[in-house]
Amino acid sequence: MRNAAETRAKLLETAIGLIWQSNYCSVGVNEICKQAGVTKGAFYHHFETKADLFIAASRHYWDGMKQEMDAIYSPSFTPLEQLENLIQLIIRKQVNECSAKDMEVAGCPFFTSGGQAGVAEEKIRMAAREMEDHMQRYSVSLVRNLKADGLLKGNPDVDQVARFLHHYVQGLLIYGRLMNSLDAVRADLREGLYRLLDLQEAYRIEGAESFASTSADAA
Amino acid sequence: MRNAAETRAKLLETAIGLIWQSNYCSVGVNEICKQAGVTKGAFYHHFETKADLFIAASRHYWDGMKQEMDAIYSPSFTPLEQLENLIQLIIRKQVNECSAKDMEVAGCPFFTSGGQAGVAEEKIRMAAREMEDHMQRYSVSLVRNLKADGLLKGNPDVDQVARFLHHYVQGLLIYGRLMNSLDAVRADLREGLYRLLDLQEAYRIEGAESFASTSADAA
DNA sequence: TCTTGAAGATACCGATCGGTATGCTACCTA
DNA sequence: TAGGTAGCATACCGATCGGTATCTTCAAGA
Repeated sequence: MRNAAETRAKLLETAIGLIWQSNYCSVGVNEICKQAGVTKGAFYHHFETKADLFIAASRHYWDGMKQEMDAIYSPSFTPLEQLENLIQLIIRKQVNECSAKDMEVAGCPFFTSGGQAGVAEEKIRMAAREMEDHMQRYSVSLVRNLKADGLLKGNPDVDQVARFLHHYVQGLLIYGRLMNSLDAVRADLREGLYRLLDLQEAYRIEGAESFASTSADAA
Repeated sequence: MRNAAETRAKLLETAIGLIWQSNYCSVGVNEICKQAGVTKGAFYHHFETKADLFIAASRHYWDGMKQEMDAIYSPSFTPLEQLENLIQLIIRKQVNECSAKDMEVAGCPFFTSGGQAGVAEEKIRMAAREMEDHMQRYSVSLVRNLKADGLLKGNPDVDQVARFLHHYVQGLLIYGRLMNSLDAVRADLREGLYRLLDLQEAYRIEGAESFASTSADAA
């Protein structure tokens, strides 16, 4: 009767790691168990099915994500700083999660797995929707704050613009993963967000030189 | 020795259809053969591996796509009409491909499969990149035309803006698939593209009422 | 007409899939 | 101290996975 919570956590985090590297259906239960150093009996003691593990893992993933989101969206930051924090977080996330693997960009594994799930895998889609809902709330908050401070042109629908941001970031990350290039993400992230927000020009930071320090293509 | 080309085409199109419904790794060779009415011997006579089928299928899919793209980007259209054609095509594609299945949005199956492919499945990623390259050329053409006619504000980098569009559309389609709602796509597609293009206000068409005729939320 | 090889059919391969049945073991409670 | 049970281990299940070996069929070229 060794620590059950620890076993469970190990399974969740291993699953998250493996799914980051590929996707839901490519990752087998056996592989998860093996890498987590847990037997199959233990696995099915903690989770009824593979799909249930996925749901639990996505929630576990969100728990960690939520802390980071709360931090970058802290009211102690100005809306503009919050936006900047978001940009940095997106990049940083990729660096952290992909370290030591031969990939540079991963994207959100649960969102993309959910987006690709077939009609038969309703559970998977629902878990992804759950995460989507959470993210959307934070995006709305950001956009609302930016708007309230008069940083956005016109009179935008905050919910819609928040969705814009999310759609764009997901698409960009998939592209970055496809190209296996974090620089590709860096090159387009900031400007794309600015445009979708329709941020007042005065508040825009030019280019991506600030963190694309390794690339020497600053002709 | 019945028609080899026909058998091959049947396999390709069946594969495309099945992958649309789910994704690369969920679709088995057996399932493809069964639904195509072709035996496994025939399958492996035409394709060396499952991955090779995927590559061939993605090219076959592009062949059809290319025709539609050529049509909507015909020089007989003004740049603004080309943009409008693109918007309509994206919506129309979903309607066509998803008909009779209990899903409303599919997204590009090859792009998303490639974006989710693990490091081990290099072939899959490459096929998706190939498609990405094709699409990008068309997007660049659109943006260049819009810019040349002075429809875009500022002095945008056409290649970058073309990427913006593609990232956004892919993200939006995955979202639409997740929510299983074509209306969700309709609601955000136009405005998002406008913003990313930074299209002059005078040339924007308001809202999505033009084709979201079924939804009666026009308060 | 006879040969050759493309096209396809059938049966099978080992490996792996998600999942289960049945134990054992350690701890907690009565 | 005697169950009882949470936590886990082992062995196994049928199904399916991608892929192969071998056979037949049939049409075109010499």
